[in-house]
Amino acid sequence: MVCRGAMFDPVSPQVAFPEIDATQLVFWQKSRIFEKTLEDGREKKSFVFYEGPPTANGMPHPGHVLTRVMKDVFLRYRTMCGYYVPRRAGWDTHGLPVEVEVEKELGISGREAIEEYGVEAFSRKCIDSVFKYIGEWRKMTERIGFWVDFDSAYVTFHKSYVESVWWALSEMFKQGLLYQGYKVVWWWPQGGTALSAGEVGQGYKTIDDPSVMIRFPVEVEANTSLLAWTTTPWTLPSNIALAVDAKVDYATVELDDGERLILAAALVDKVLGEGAKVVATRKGAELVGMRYEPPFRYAEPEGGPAWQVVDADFVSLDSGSGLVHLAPAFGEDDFRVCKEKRMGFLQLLKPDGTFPDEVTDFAGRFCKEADRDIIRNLNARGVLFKEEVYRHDYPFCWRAMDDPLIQYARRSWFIRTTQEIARVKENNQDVHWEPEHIKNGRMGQFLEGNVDWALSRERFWGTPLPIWRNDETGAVESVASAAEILERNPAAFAHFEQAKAADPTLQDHLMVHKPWIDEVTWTKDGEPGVYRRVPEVIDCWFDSGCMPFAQWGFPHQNAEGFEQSFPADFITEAVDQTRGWFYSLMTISSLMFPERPLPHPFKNCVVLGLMTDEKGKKLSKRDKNYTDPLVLMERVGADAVRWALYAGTVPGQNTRFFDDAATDAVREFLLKIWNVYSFFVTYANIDGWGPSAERPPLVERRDTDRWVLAELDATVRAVREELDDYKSHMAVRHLLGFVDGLSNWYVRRSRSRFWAADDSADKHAAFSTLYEVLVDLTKMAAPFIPFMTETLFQNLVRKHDRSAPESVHLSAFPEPDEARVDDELRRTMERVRNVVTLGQRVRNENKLKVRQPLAEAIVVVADDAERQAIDRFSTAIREELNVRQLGFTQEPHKYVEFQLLPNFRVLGPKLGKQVPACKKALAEADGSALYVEMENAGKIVVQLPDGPVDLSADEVEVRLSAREDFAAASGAGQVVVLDTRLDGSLRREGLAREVINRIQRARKAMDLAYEARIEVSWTAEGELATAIEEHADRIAGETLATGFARGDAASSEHDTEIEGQALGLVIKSAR
RNA sequence: GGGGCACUAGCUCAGGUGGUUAGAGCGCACCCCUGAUAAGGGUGAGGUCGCUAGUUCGAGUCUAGCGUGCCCCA
Repeated sequence: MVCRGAMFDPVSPQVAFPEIDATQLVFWQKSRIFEKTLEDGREKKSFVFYEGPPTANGMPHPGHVLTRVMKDVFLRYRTMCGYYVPRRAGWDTHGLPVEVEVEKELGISGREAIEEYGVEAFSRKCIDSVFKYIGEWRKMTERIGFWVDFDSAYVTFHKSYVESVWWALSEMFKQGLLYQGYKVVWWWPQGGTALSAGEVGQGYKTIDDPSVMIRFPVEVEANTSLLAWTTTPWTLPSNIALAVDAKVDYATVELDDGERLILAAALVDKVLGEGAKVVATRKGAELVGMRYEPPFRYAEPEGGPAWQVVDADFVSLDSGSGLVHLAPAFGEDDFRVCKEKRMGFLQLLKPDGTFPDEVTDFAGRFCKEADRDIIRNLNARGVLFKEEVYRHDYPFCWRAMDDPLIQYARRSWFIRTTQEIARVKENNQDVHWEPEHIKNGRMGQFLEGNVDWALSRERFWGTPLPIWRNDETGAVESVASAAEILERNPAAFAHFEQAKAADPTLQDHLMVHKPWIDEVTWTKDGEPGVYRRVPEVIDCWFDSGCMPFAQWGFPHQNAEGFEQSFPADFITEAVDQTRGWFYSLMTISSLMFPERPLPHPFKNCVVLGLMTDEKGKKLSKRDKNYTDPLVLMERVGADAVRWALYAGTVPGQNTRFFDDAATDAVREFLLKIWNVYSFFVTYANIDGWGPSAERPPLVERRDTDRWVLAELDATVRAVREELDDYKSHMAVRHLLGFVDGLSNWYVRRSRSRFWAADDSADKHAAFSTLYEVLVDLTKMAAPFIPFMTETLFQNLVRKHDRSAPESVHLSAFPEPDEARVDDELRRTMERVRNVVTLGQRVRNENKLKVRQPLAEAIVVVADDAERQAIDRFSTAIREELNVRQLGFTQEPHKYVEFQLLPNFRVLGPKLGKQVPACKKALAEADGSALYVEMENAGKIVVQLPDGPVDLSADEVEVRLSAREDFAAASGAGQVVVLDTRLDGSLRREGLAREVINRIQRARKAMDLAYEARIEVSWTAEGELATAIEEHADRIAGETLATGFARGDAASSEHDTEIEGQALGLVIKSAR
């Protein structure tokens, strides 16, 4: 063997993936690889991606890792497919998350405290806090290999961004879609603001609330009370009415002490126990208008009557008493019904959630915390009838999970989404959702139940609502930019300019924020009064939903950038964004761009499930039920974490991720590829084979070479198809299957070709094939495992070809190659591997170890073509099964029973109801005879109740099963029979193999290097001795024994026995 | 209470448009292997596809009802 020097950098089978990661991260950064993927953008088709902006004032979490790698794989894939794929990062910087964080930092809470602290200082604190964890986010993002452009990131508090949002709001205002209304909203008392449906959805917790039944004494019927139910005792002081279902029967029940209670007849047993005495029954309708005495009378209701029974459509008989306490100030349904019935209104709770002074017993107490005392009070007065605990999901503030939300009637600004919802629904129908059920499921249902978007927030750090109201006339104007304000009043920003003069570090972005923007006013000629801004800021979900145009500052600037990146081809986030970002994107876009072709602003949306721990529990910082992603990556490498996530994530399903999954990923995928790679490099270097060596054309290569290339091509096609369809988990399966076949069949079967000493064309074919496969596999896996594949690419490709792309991520994704296609060969190989499997099963079942050679394996084949196909791989089968001959039987009946089954797919439509009869007839007939008939005549006739039917060959399926009296196994339509007879020659060869095995085991025990030479002397008697003598050369050869001789029994060190025959061995290291 | 999703091997999960021997990985049992070896590999056991009806010649797959779990909303 001529050593022509190492062609490739040597590769150790031991690999430290985290070190590879570190190397490639440095390489990518130094060589600006990510930037280079974005060059020549104008010449390429673009693939538009929108990054859902995270809030960087919280630590990233494994769920964020999942969305980031999911984004990355599709973006890298499209890049390699030749698309221009800009990926602009973005940061969500407004709203409650930030304010709450600053409050915590300052140790204050609530609106008043902030005003006391100073809104100006507070806003500046917010800006400082926005990027508190941006470092961690960048670190995590980079470490996991998500390529995204941070330098051009859009930021929602930036002036240009805010002005785009203003534009949107101003357009909506002009179209009459923005209005102020009095509505019951989900209210955050501690924060002093309403939350949107999307925000409320983020904060549900399961809690126990009191569930109480209260007596409401009836005015006209002595000693009689209406029994009503509520889970919010703190709303009782504001009670206005009791609701009944008009169609339901209500019973009057008399208790032992003579007291009478009115409740739903159907619930009497449940509430009062069986055997309660019902004295009267009437329809709910008859109760309507009945007056009662409220449990509390701290204040008189305004605007209408109160304290009487009304009918309502939402009264349920599943729980409670069938009568529901109504407090219109604190319930959406209550509000609606009371308004319809023109009842009065009473709101005995301050916006901060505490009772006002007139509620003398509980003044100053926080509503939910007063529940207990209210119940005690009711009990003391005999008003309470029953108290239970009610477990249900209740919303809390999504950024302060200890703060319960309450329903609270409030004046707020709304977007009239309900008016245009049909447009949004239409848009939704055209989106490709993955999984599909989101479209008409979660998203569709959410749109069905759409309510107007509660937009305003009575807070500080958010996009100010760009609406100015004349303080005398009440006239209202909206603006779309600072420029529009300056047109009205050139000195509008004087206050900000002053502040900036005093402190030049003040960012210009703040001029469009509170409190500076609140100083902006103007007047109009011929109109009395001053235009002053309304105090509210807006829901930060509106900000992020404007991102398709606001990231560009559109329409005030960059119209071109906007047009080129609208709509997005692809977005992905977790399922919680259905009501969040997905909704805000789609709704705002539908309202703003009604003329654009649907769908917009995104065409494909992959919806990921939640990340849970191995028990399916939500990951939570508090429970610490996850390993910090960075720690895990330092242990197993980023590729392992990525692969585990791709392999374990089906869109829409929760992903159970645990550390073992990453370890498995290393073993089942990364290490398999690495081993093949290291094997290839080792022998290529020994042989001096390089990519520039002669590459025999395909037709001159062996079947196995063409087979693995055909498999490669099929995998390329499949992976492309799945990734085009956003099904990463399916692409993963194809890659896994291919790598398994490559490692466990191609390489294993081909090893000897690589260490052959000659310089044959066949060796070149082997090297060429494995090289080509490795290169394409590397490229194909690159989007999934970008780090390791870069290492392979550099060593396999770039090192030899300076004209090759600088990085695997700049190279082209493998294309389907017609020349490699050979489906027949793939099928044949599948049959061949099945023959081997069956043979191995026969051996196992008959306790014939593979070491013992057998004379013959016989394959039962259906026809000559199959025989020839399999015979091509005779050597492989013989070696795998350790048989001297591979035979094919011409007398299948000797070994095999035939059974014919209908081919249901074909016969189903043809025979219809006769199929079962046909199946029965075929089962009962002599299968072998039918088989012969089919062979000879090309068809068979079966008698069915409705008459005879001809069946052609393709209308039946032949099933073979091995006859019991042979060592045989059948499966997948094939049968393999082994000749189990052993003659002396086979026995002796088997014994010799045992001897080899014993010596090898001894070598291992002696810890010898595998190329170390040894000297062996052995002692044995009888047949074993004969066997050793007969096969001495082979034994010596395979065990690298330079000396191999019969020796002295006394000094044996490795006494052992083979099938009861003693074997003594003395093994010495040879010099 | 309404909506969505899930329920397939001991565990984690795959299973376009219905076609009769339901798959993988892990785990387990037995076994093999010194030239990819602190690795690797083979074979096997294990499933009434949550339950009950229905549609159909045929249902893991379609329909309805029920049960359990998770998510979303009241």
